[in-house]
Amino acid sequence: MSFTKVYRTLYRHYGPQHWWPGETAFEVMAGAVLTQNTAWSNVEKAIANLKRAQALDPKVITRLPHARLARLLQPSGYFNIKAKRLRNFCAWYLAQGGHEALARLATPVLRRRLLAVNGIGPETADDILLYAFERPVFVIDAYTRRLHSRLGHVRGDEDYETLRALFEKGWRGKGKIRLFNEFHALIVRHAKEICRPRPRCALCCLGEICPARVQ
DNA sequence: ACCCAGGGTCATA
DNA sequence: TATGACCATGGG
Repeated sequence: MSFTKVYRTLYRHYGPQHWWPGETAFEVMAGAVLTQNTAWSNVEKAIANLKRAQALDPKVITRLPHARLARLLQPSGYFNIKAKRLRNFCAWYLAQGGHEALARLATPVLRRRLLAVNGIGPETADDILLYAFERPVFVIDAYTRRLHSRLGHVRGDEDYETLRALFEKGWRGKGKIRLFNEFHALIVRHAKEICRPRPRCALCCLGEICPARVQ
């Protein structure tokens, strides 16, 4: 079973997912921090709070008192930690010269700098690289591990960089960006509906669109 | 009442 | 390198 076939099967079933939800690149980045180990529905409430307070902006966020920012982020959970992380990120973002300056950096450089920010780990960095800076990086999350370990492609406990290298290998051309974008979104969509911690399908985690059944 | 969610950091061995 | 504790809300 190839990654391509999993992708095609998911795409045929669910169609394009139009990720990342968010109107601006900065909203995507903020969402990537806020969604750490958190349901997206909760993140949406926090983002709505930021918008209502005219605070979905790096300069505004860095100036906001901690207690005020934490209150706006409250529905997304971990609000004290996330207030610090979001402010760390915003301070870094401004110090680096903003989006235009960052967009000129080569992907490996940009990735290293993102990872140097306290509160930005590998998955959050890759969300930002792929969905805000449109770089060809494959996001490895718990869903990706779960789906592909159930399909027998990996064990699931490999370290992050090992899996990222494995998933990024073998694709060619500029289509990688769109492919990685859609693939990750489809994996999340499929996980929410079918590939749960307790799978609903008796055959495999892909349920009715199980590739093993399709072939 | 319990489980889960689009992780990451820090202390400890 | 590799565990474990911790962070906290809201929906099923």
